[in-house]
Amino acid sequence: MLGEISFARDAAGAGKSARTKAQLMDATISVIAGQSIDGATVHEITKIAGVANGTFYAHFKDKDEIISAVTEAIAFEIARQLDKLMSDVDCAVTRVATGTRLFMDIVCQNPNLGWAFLKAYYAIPAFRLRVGVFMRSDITRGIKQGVFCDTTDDFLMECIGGLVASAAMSRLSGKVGPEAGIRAAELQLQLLGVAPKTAKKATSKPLDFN
Amino acid sequence: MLGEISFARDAAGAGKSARTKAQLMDATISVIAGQSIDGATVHEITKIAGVANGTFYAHFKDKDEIISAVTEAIAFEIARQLDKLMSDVDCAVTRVATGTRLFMDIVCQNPNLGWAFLKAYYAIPAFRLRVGVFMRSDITRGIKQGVFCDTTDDFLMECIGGLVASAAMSRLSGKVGPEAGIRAAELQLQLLGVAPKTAKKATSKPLDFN
DNA sequence: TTTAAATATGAGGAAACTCTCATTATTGAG
DNA sequence: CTCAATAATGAGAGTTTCCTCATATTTAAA
Repeated sequence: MLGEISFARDAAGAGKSARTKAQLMDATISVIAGQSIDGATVHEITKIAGVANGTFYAHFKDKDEIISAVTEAIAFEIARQLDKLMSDVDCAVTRVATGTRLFMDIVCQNPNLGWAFLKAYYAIPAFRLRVGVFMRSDITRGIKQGVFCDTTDDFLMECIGGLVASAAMSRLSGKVGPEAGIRAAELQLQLLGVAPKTAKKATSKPLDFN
Repeated sequence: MLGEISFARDAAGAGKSARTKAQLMDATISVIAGQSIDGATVHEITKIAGVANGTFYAHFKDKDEIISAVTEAIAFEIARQLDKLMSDVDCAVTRVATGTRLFMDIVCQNPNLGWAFLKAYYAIPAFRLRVGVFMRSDITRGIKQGVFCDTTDDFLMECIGGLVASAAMSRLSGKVGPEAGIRAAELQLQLLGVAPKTAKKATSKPLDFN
């Protein structure tokens, strides 16, 4: 598992319209990854998707609409994968550690999606907010379980988000190897007030969801 | 001290050419702060600077050149202020704590410069690298003084950078108050392996460089 | 004040971009 | 297979952006 994420593949069995739409969304992710959100032009998107310029407007009202659709889909898809993979984990420390490690693995196995995620994270406040809300659920669980320090507010959430995003960027840039996931998770737990020994233990298990 | 940073004011006594150039650079910072680095158009910059479109090209070869000049100047100016304000501080723990707090104060007192810094930090790898090199000097000092854990490598540097950048962003967005500086500094020291008590003490001193 | 050098101006060319629409091609239900 | 509905095409209109250049204005030294 943790295979390639592709809208086109998901839409393989669907109607023609859905398939073309998925191609356009995959292409948009590639273009955002290679350039920037602002720099993603309709011309470039349709070129990568292999369709004519006018086709774009049969599926999306304008450029803003596809950017919204794509960023929404990225957030949803990653959240869905994490939720699915950790459905049976109750311990908040484990959830945070595993979630961060899985996130790092997912962006690493899907570089385009990973870069697009980061560009969206840095450029779109609403996207950052959405990610923060998702992270918050496990943190809240940890507070209830009494395993995290109690000053875990929005500010700490933003700081942790920034740290993990930077870690993912280092990984995607190839400046750091696979150990980055474990290290990022450890640092995060440290910020949440988890004792080093506990943090070490929570991040040391192999991640084999096969 | 910690007053407004303005190239135009610094160039007040200089020749006409230098003054116009400074106006253009200040305007560019405003536009980047309000839009994005890619979204900063020459038209917008000259409008804010109050000069004609053609005047721009008498001072800068093209748009890339002013972006480079401005980001370079921002990094230099902030580094200069921090160096100046901390010239007599030797203890690495104090330097890191004070540096982060001062940085947060500077971006807060110069919101346009602060936003431009963050946009550059997120969009320009070379800029991030430069900031990392600057941060590194105090961290290296701390390792020599034996007060930081010894796994302070490039990866940790990037993570800390991301954390502080996110903290600054929260502050600039008004989502958190003046206590953000102290909290960001504490979190940073925590990541560097400084004991909570020591960190608390290092960040508790008032910052009165008057 | 005079005047040559230094600056500033803004119209406009060239290219890139977004989006529309009349036309053509494809799809898939009956 | 037929053919109406659906989807795709790409030329081009309208805008925006970058940058140039001939001309006009300002500066400051003599």
